[in-house]
Amino acid sequence: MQTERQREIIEAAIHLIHHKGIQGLTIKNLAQAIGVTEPAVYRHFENKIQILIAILDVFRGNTANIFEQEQFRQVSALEKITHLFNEHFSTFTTNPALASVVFSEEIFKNEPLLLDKIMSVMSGNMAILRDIIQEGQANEEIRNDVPAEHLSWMLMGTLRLYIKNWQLQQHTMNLKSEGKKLIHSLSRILLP
Amino acid sequence: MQTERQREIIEAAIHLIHHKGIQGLTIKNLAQAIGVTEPAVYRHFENKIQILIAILDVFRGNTANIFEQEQFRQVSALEKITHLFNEHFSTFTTNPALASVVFSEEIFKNEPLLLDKIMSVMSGNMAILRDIIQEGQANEEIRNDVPAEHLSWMLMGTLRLYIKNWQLQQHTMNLKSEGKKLIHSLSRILLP
DNA sequence: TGGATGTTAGTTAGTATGAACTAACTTTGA
DNA sequence: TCAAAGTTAGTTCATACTAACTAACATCCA
Repeated sequence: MQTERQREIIEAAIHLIHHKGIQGLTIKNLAQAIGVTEPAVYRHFENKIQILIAILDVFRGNTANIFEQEQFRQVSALEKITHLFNEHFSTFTTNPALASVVFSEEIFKNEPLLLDKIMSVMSGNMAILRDIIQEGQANEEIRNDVPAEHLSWMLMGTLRLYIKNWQLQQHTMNLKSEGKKLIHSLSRILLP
Repeated sequence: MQTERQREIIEAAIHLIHHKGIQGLTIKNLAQAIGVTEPAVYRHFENKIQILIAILDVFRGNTANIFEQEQFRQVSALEKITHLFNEHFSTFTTNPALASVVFSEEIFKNEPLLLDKIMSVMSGNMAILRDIIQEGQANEEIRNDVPAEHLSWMLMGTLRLYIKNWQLQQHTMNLKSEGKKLIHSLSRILLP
């Protein structure tokens, strides 16, 4: 279980990455952000890697759950996919800093442990999306002339690039409402 | 114009980023890679940022040109897009290190100058792709029920994620041949 | 109940390492 | 012969992390 301070540190770390990139995530900056001295941080985390691991767990908790929960809802495949996308746009609108971390595998490229973790979350999400598409194809709700695998690359790729662009534009566009239009186009493409 | 040594340094820098991430790009590693001592590097580049700028120029030269050259070929829009994708897969298969740099905006997040540069290349490429799609829509060669803007997000996003995945899998899959199948599915989706 | 003991979360003052970069000198090749 | 390209030996600064200590609080038991 996490203490209040640990949660505070993780939140500050995510914000640091968001605003200054991974190179801005230093223990000094982190300590400053929560208003203590550097060594105090080490009372709450053994080392910096443990902080990054904790960030990844927040990521898993937020993003992966969006996928997992969708999987078992009793609605059509297309509705699942639409809802999935909307949930993502909502989450990132509420917590833009999270998006910076989620789609930046580069951040974790150094530590193999971290890279493994982020890759397993990613491929898990992809598998769920593919299953939903396959289910839709079986119901003749989604086009069958293209492999589910390729459709899931397409959906996930579009989602990621769209969010990355929103980030690079410093959130000037309305991700939720513009996203709705994009989702509309994507579902049209999925139809048989 | 660039000297032989400068080209050698840039190539080594791209390889370092590829293998060790941006944090692996140090003057020390760079010097070691080309077989000289650290200060010798400064005979060829004023500072580290100039090296990163030079890397971005290589990127512009390789990737942006793929887009620009495509624009004016006398073939159908769909053929242009197919060719565009194949060219990318070829380029990155030949020079995998380049892909690491091209799709990692994080690397340049610190220096606003560099971020500006990479963003202008990106949005330029997107604009060209959108124009090609619009041309195809005008010819009734590409579906008209979805805005060209959204189709270009889709294509570019799919391309990027597919290549990123290939990277994360350490190039174990055959990007060129697997890519061909993906392209086939994507062109099917674009049809009216 | 209140002193002894332990714990939590912080401090100041450091270490070791590695980064970018520089000054001053030497080698080398057209 | 002299400029280009290299060297050695440094500087300065930032980083992750540690040692030693302390104030405030919690717990235990005679």
